[in-house]
Amino acid sequence: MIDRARLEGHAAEVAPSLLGWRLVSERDGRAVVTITEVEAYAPEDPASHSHRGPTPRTRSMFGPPGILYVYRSYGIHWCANVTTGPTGVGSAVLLRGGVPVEGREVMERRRGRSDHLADGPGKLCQAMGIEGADDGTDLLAAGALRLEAGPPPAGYITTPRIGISRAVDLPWRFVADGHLS
DNA sequence: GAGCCGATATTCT
DNA sequence: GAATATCGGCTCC
Repeated sequence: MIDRARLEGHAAEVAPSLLGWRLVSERDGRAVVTITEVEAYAPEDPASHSHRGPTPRTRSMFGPPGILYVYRSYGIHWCANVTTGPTGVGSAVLLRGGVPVEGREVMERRRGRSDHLADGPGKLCQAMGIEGADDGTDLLAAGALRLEAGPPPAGYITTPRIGISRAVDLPWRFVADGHLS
């Protein structure tokens, strides 16, 4: 069991420390990915869903650290975040990408293809079987979706975030060496 | 390989 | 009514 305090802090500080951790999904078969790409979203950040306060969609973003926040992107894809703020503070890290380490067949079946299994936020959710019903899950508790600490990558690069139009210059995207797509 | 486009839930103006 | 923390399929070099 991970010490929840390891996930509590400013999203931009916690985000890079999540690189190398593993996300485990045990539903229709076991699938595990190593996290290789993340982005930070903080309450004072105009690009964050939490910036204007909680809404029905974003309420889990204001929970304690280690909670899964899942939202629908462009009305089509699911995207998964891990909360990092103390309860009441809307702060989270978007899981943008990972590499399969276990259960590759399970991921291929969910994705309907054998390449690009989890190299994007929507793809990662589909490969892991994460959807709206999983919003609010405690990733540090025993369950079908869990987060496990792993060794940090040899290095990582820092870049501006992808696909946003506000606060575009904040260097809050972190990609493990060798995984910049 | 680069670029356009459609799908469409939630929120904001 | 418009924008968005995306993706995959299509076109046209």
